[in-house]
Amino acid sequence: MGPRYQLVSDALKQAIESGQIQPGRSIPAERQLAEDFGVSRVTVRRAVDDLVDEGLLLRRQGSGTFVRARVEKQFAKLSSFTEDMIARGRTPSSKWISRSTGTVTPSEALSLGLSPGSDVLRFVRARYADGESMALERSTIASFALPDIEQVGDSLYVALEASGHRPVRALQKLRAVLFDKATADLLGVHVGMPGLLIERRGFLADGRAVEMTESWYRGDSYDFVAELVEG
Amino acid sequence: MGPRYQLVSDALKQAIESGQIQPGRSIPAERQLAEDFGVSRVTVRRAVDDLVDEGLLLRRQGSGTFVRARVEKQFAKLSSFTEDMIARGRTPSSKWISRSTGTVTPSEALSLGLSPGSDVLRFVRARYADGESMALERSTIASFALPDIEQVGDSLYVALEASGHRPVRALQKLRAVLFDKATADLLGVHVGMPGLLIERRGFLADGRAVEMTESWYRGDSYDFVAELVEG
DNA sequence: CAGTGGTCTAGACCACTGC
DNA sequence: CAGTGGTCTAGACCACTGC
Repeated sequence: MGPRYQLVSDALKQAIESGQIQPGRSIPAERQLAEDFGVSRVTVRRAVDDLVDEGLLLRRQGSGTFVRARVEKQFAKLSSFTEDMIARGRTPSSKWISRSTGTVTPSEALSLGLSPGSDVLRFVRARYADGESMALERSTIASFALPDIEQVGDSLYVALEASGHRPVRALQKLRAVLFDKATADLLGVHVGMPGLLIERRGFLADGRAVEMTESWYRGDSYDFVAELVEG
Repeated sequence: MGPRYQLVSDALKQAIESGQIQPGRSIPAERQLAEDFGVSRVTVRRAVDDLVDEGLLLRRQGSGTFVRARVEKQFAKLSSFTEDMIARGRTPSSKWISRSTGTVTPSEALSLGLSPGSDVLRFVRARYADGESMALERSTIASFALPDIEQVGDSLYVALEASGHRPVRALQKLRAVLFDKATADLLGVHVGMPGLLIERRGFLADGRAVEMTESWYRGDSYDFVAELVEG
């Protein structure tokens, strides 16, 4: 049995998502919820805090707490290609092009915060959605994060999760490029087609970098969506 | 005088940023801080919560609360082109290409959540950094958000701020495109150059959409950076 | 002025860490 | 087992809203 605020926020969430409380309408007052659920008002606030953070609710002092007119789902989530495609209703697949072990290059060492000479694993693969080529990915993983290269199946993130080193935060940099011949050939597209180059570094909760990935996405078939918040 | 938790979090933040507490070291225990600041432990937790949310501190149950090894600054901030360029140490400038008033198109109405027939303001401008062309921007603003089109100076966001309608949240969609002739000519680049097309909708705190902007960025001179968090 | 969210207290017990 | 963060209570007063 989890904490009580979790029970309260789950119940509220369910009431909102099932449409029992319509967007724009207010949820019961905090004191009322405390009584209804038999918890203190502090616990209710903690539960409501979570839903406000999620963007599901909006507080107005003196007025009430309202179900937010849904803008969009969460887009700034850290998800893998596999999860991303499934969320879009497409069927993802991958083809390994190479997997190898090696020693960090100077730029990888800098990027991953590893000492020179550290071991890394390298993965190159093509990504498909519904059988159509979508992207080429080159990943470098610090070896401490993946004890055995053989245990990596289709999803790198699943393997990282299994070893307890799935990144919880990532920094992405993205720019428009033209595909060069080598990359275009691997994806079966024309040279000179516009593409997105995404450079990503993934970090553990303790701040260590574990993953560095360069992805070349086809510009004609991939949209990148992000939700931004005031800073 | 603001809330007490603010005083506590400001004091902690200052101690961290001034280097009095080194990255990786722990801050005093919550009960100790409560005594030091003469507040309750709940108030201390609220203050620490804020710094944990900011990524400055990391809690470890049973162990302590530690100053985080700084990964990166905040990147998912909602900032205008002007602010963005200044942050990068470049000098932004703009040239108005057109400003006009009109009636929403059906797709704008859908995007901005306006009734058919509503008035909107339209802005087209070229953006420069250090005199070099960077982007072409076409913005559509709901008329309720900007009472007077004449009062818009160089920055649309400054004008929106002045009228109390600056977006606090935005949804961006981004993809790679090739510049068409009209856009390439306005930016002084070659047709067929790769570019980023960013479609943005900006929302007020109450969820209303006020802004819809399409920006064509030169792919060779603009990087888009985003910080993602686990969803 | 009744009702709502915003802040705060003093104290309690639990779960986990690290010796 | 001492110390730490995690959760929770009952109650209080303040600031703001909307009539």
